[in-house]
Amino acid sequence: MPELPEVETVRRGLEPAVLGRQIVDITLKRKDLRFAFPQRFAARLLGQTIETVGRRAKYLLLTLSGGETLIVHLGMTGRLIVEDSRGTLEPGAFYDDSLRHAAHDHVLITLSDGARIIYNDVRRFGFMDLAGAGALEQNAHMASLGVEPLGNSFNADALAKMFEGRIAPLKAALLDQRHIAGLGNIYVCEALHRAGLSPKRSAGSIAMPRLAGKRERLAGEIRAVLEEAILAGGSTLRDYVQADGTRGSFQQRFRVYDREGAPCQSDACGGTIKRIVQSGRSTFWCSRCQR
DNA sequence: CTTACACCCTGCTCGC
DNA sequence: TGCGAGCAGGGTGTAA
Repeated sequence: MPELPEVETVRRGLEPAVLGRQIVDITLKRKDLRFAFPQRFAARLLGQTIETVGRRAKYLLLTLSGGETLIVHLGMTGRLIVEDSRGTLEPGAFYDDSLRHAAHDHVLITLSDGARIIYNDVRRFGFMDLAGAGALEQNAHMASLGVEPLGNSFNADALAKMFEGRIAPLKAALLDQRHIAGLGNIYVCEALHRAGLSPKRSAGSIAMPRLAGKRERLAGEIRAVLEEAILAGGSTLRDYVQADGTRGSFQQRFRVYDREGAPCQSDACGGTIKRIVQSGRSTFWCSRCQR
């Protein structure tokens, strides 16, 4: 799925298009995505005005005039397309258009200014939910989320606390949304490489006093790679052409992700990027400079 | 409690 | 050219 930088890019692009608009029509082309839509989903959205467009981890949160919050998760291939009088825009597109076909347009929302918001998702790993007024924290998807990596409470000390005593590989622990919420496979690989840390070492090892420096470095690199990616509009895979602002460009700055066999770019390293599988997912790393 | 793994779904790419 | 295997940025349920 789009990770934190891609979701944040979608949020920023969506905000000016939907803020203050009323939902005047909504069509569900099927009864479920990853999960079934909540009870009376369309009816509850109809007539409401969108008041804020926020983000928590990889979730988009649209607060509505009635007090409810629309929760949208894009899964692996979910995309939000804005069609208005100026044309079609897709902020934060993370795949090129080869995977976008109308057959996978699952939700159509018409706004009071005539704009249409289309939710398209080939694999349907994405989902939507509605949290009642004042009940967002209790929502099952929100309740177990860990710290926001760009927030004030994420730092080296927080890393030490959450990883102390953990035997799981550092890579797996960083991907666990209950600890840090918003990182995904790409940015974990990139942050570990920048920090010079092996994805295979135990998460707990990072909590040792002796590694305070490395821990500090990791916290800083996680923050840095996410901020750089947001500035680049996220990453758009399989698309190295478009430059119209709707496509991210951070994929051009990947140092390890999807670069198996390429030379390591770290200064004077001379290593080669390898691919291994951890918890069923690809890890790209340099065994020479990541320890 | 933790960790590991299968699974959900569709489509593209690669090797034979 | 056709076909099957393997792969894809995620989250959840289950088992050990």
